[in-house]
Amino acid sequence: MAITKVSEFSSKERKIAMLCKALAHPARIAIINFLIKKRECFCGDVVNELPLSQSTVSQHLKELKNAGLIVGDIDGPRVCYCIDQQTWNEAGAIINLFLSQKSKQAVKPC
Amino acid sequence: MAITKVSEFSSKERKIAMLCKALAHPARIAIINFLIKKRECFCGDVVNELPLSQSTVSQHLKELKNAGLIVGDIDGPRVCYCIDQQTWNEAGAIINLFLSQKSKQAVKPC
DNA sequence: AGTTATTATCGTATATTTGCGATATAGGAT
DNA sequence: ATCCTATATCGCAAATATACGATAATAACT
Repeated sequence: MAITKVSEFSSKERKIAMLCKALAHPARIAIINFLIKKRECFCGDVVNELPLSQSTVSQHLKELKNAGLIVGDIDGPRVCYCIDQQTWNEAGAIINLFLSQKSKQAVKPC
Repeated sequence: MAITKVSEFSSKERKIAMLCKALAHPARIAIINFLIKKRECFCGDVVNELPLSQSTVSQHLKELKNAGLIVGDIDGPRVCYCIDQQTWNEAGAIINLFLSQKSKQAVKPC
C-alpha cells in the first residue's frame, strides 16, 4: 500500500502542496532567507551558515531547485545560487491566494 | 543518523516550516478548501469528498488539527470540523510575510 | 443491554525524507 | 599531467509520512 494517491487531486491542489513541501523544512527556510539577504551566494557559503554537512545542504538546495524556487549558476569550480524571482513571485501569489481565502465564521466555535 | 536537526534552527524558521509541512499534501489542501467552501462539516463529509479511506482522512485531519489550522467540535456521535480562523489568519500572515520578501535582483541570471 | 452510526486509533506495509561519509566530477591552478 | 577546491551524487541507516483494514471508543436510539 501507500501508493501515493497524489495524482487523484487537482493540479492546483498538487501545485500548492508541492510548493509547501519544498518549504517544509527549517533548513530550506533558512537557505531561502540567507539567499534573500545575500542576494546570491555559493553553495559553500550556505554550508558555513547551516549546522549541516555539505552533502545534506546540497540535497536541500537540489529540492529547492527542483521546485523552481532557486537557480544555480555554474561559476568556475563553484555554483552560485540565487532566488528565481519569477517562480518565487508566482509561488507567493499562488500560496497567498490560497491562504487569504476566508471561510464564513462558523456558528459556534465550529 | 538522520536524527532530525530541526532544533538547531530558529523558532521562526521552524514555525514557517511546520505550517508549510501541514500544507504539504494535496489531500490536506483539498480538505482546507472543502472546509472553507462548506464553512463546517463532519469528518464523514470529507471522507465522501476525497478518494481516501476513512482512517487516512482521519489522519490528515489530525495533522491539520495538530498544526492548529482546524478545530474539531464533538457533536453527538460525529465531529464537526472547521477552520480555526485565528490560527489560519496568523499562518497566512506569517507565511505571506516570508513569501513576500524580495531579494535584490542578482547581476546575471544569478 | 443491544444495535447502529461515526470517528479515532492500532498495527502494518511501503514510500519518502533526512542526514552523513565516501566517492565521483568538474574547473582552476601549478 | 597533477593537485586542489567546490559541488554533486551514491550508498546506506534511521526517521517520518502515507495508506489501509481491523478494531476500539463514543454517542444516540431501541
